[in-house]
Amino acid sequence: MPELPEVETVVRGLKKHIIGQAIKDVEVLNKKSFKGTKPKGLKIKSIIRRGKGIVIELSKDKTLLIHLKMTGQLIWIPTPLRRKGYGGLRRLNLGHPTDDFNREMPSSHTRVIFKLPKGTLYFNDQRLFGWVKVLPTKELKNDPFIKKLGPEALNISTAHLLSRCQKRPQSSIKALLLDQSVITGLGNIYSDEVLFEAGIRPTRKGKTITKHDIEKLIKAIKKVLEKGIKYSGTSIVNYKTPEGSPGRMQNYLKVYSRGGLPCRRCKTSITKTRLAGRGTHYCRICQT
DNA sequence: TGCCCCCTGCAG
DNA sequence: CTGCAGGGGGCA
Repeated sequence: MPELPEVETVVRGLKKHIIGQAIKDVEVLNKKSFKGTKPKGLKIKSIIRRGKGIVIELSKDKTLLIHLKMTGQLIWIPTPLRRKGYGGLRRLNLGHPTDDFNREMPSSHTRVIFKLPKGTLYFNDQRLFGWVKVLPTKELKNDPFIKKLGPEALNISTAHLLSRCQKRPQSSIKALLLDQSVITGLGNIYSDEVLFEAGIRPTRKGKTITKHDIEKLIKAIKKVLEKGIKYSGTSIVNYKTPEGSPGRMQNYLKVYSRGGLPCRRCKTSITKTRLAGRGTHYCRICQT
């Protein structure tokens, strides 16, 4: 599910809700989803995104590393504010977008629950590909996931991307953009969108990519990812912000999931094919 | 460097 | 029923 704009949205949302709190309790509903020792009693110091990963720094030199993979969600349910009066306790957050989730959490897909003083954080993951792990902060840089990451998509240089294309002359540009060691943060949706924006066919080989192409790509990457962040990400099936709302970027996609539909630019039917093991969408006229 | 696989669920 | 789904690790 989540690519850079979705993970960035989740991180920004979590920052608003959980920073500074000490974890009261951790409940693991599925062993596969959680690795390490439960960080009970530790305080949440900072939250950052690294590629599609979420890095939460805790007290006692521990770090919580989370990957949502395809279907992961982090949903924050604030503890209902209560006050005395009218003979009982009363919820004050009526109308909050998480109200639906108040009824649904934990869901059948909830795998880990973090209980905090001000609310509860649910890690949900339908397909069980995602994970939460606790490790000593000094070992973060040696974590196999972190170790493989290349430069951030929003901060990559022309020289780096060009040299990686030249070093993999036979790879398709799409496979290169999906490879997190080449560039970190793009996934299947945004790769297709970026290539459309840059006017480059996903099937083009690395060796055919010129410096001019790279410049177009980098501009397209910034434009598309920033738009994705602006609209709080793309919700196709599972993705939700921590507040439980869907993103809105799905309304602005130009090619992804639009196979057979008219190109928004030239009206030609969008081609859907399979490339680098993933569904791939492009316009045969606008992209060369 | 491309495939299969980890899983669950949904559309066709 | 088969095929496919936003990711990425491990294997030729």
